[in-house]
Amino acid sequence: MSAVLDQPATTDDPFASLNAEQRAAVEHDIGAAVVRPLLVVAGAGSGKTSTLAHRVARLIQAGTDPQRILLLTFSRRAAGEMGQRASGVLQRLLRGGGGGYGAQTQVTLPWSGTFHAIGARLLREYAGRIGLDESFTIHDRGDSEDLMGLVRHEIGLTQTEKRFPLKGTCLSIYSRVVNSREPLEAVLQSTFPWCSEWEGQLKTLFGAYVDAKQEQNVLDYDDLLLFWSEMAGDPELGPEIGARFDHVLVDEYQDTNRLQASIISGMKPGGEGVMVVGDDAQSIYAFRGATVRNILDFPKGFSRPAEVITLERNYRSTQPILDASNAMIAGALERHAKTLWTDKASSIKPQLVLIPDEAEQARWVCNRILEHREAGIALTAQAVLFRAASHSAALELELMRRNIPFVKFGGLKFLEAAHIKDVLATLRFAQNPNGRMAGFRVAQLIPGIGPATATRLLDAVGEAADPLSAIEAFVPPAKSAADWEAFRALYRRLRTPGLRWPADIELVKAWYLPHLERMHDDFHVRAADVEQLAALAGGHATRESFLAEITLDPPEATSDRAGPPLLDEDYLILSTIHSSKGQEWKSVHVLNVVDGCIPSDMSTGNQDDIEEERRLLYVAMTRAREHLQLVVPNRFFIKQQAQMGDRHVYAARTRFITPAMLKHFDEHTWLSADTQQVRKPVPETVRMMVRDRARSVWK
DNA sequence: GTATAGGACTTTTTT
DNA sequence: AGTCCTATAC
Repeated sequence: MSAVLDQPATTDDPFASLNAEQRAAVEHDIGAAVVRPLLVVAGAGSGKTSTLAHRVARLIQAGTDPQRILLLTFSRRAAGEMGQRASGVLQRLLRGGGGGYGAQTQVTLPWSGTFHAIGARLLREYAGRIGLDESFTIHDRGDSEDLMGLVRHEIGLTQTEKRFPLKGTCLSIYSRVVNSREPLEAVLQSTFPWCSEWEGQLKTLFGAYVDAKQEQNVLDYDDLLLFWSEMAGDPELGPEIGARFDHVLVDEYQDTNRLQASIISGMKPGGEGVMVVGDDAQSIYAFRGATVRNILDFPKGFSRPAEVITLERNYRSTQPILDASNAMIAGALERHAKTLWTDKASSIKPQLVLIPDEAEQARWVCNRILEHREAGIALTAQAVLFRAASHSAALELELMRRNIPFVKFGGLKFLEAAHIKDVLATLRFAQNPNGRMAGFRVAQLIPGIGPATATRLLDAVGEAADPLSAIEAFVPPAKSAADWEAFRALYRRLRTPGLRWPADIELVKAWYLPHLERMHDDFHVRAADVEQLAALAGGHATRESFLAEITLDPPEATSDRAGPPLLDEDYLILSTIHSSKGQEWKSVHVLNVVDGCIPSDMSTGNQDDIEEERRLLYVAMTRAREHLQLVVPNRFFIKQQAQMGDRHVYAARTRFITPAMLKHFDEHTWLSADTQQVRKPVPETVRMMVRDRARSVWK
């Protein structure tokens, strides 16, 4: 929610609240015969979302059909918000008598969504013309990894003298090559140097992986962009698709990769009607191929020259918070220079709090959050941000102990749970019998059927002209006969034409729950998740759209108390910094602001990685409106090596906050009463032995 | 062929 | 703490 709309409107003209730069962006080439490409460099909190929403409203007011606006956002949440806010602007216009676009005020933008979601839609629509079977299913990250693992095994890369990279690593490399459009060799050298020796084998593997996807009529995330890009680059299809849209608006452009840029330029080689918005200082997705070069090079990317507008006025944070953030990001090597300013003065500096360890950090943060709430800041106006999802573990325990409700964004995903994958795989197998990963998983749910029998089944399905009859004809091992029969009956019904979604999911549930009970002790917890999935299913029109949308747009919040009634409650937000993008809170805590967490130990390999970590901290700091607390635990625990037990590391304040910047912070140290009295310094080795002994009692 | 037990190894962020 | 892989018993 940007402050632009919070300002009291002096008139009913919603555009009156815009500042000069925002207005220039909104009015850019309105009424001109050709709309030139436009880059809006929008600093953190500069009213970027609001500007885009006003632009959309202005375009519609000026007569553009909403159907002819393509709005590419980073998440569906962002897409929904944009539509809503554009509607709000239009309603105010109507009240103010500034109509002229008809009586319609509720705008729905049918073509707004993520690159991946829009890609999936277009590919489904154009499938016939690009040699694709329109019933394709989409692999999520897990499916893609599993397929990569399977292919890796099939071509004999498991049995190598030295260990071949794991399937997840292979997929990362593959994905990086596709998204960055760089040769494999370059990607290996820059990002995966320890895999360089396998270049030849990786090439073979990736070739086989692509073949496997095509045989099975499945697409992975990268294909959605890659195929779209291919279409956009085709001399006939590219212009045809481009001509469907008068305006192409892209949000968070700093986090797009070269493949995505090629989609835009393929559809609009001259850049007509292309408007992108972003902030190079907030680019934090290089690990998946995003490049700051997209935004830095945008002005020269089209045959027509682009206009550039910079938004530097910040409506979100107080001046002390901006001072600290500006000072921190000023250390960055390459950036589009800009300095945010605001007229929100405040005497409250950001806090830099030194704390003995993570447990104390959790307590201090809880105390502080409750203090804030006492002072009238609702929990939903407060957030705790961290670099990695696991960093909030100690805090979550403390929050539960104190009955402070919270919702966590990022990290563990619903879709990664085995039982959810089972149900989705069953539905996917019904949707696309050639999808082997789904079939492979489902078949092995049946007792007595393992990898070998499952492979035999899928081979039979793959070779048969009619997959359904191959399944009917399949003879399983004798001991599996009864369970197989039950599955066959289910499959038959799922393939029956005229079955009305979401009836499918009820059928699958009835078949699956007994298996779930057989396989897992914590049946009830898992069954509840399945119920939740079933509830989600009701919100979608068809099986196909449900499957596509759940993989492209999985539920992102996880919480023990998650559920529908949440909306009325007051709850705290916990989020990875990545998932906090585009949001803001009155008070923000950032955990583990130490070297090793920010920058992450994993990302200190080269200068580019470190620079990205700096921007990550910048994103975290600029989420705050009034109160910003950076917490620096003196040591934190690493729970990894089983042999050594948990080990702790003494950590120093992050390198991004240099001594010269300390003047922008209120620095203080906190020791709880407990710490001072109870915690005597004990040599670490002794503590570890005690823990080991305690453990050995149960061995 | 399938199910299970034990050993080696791992690192994060997400469409 | 969890995944991946191999070895072994049914």
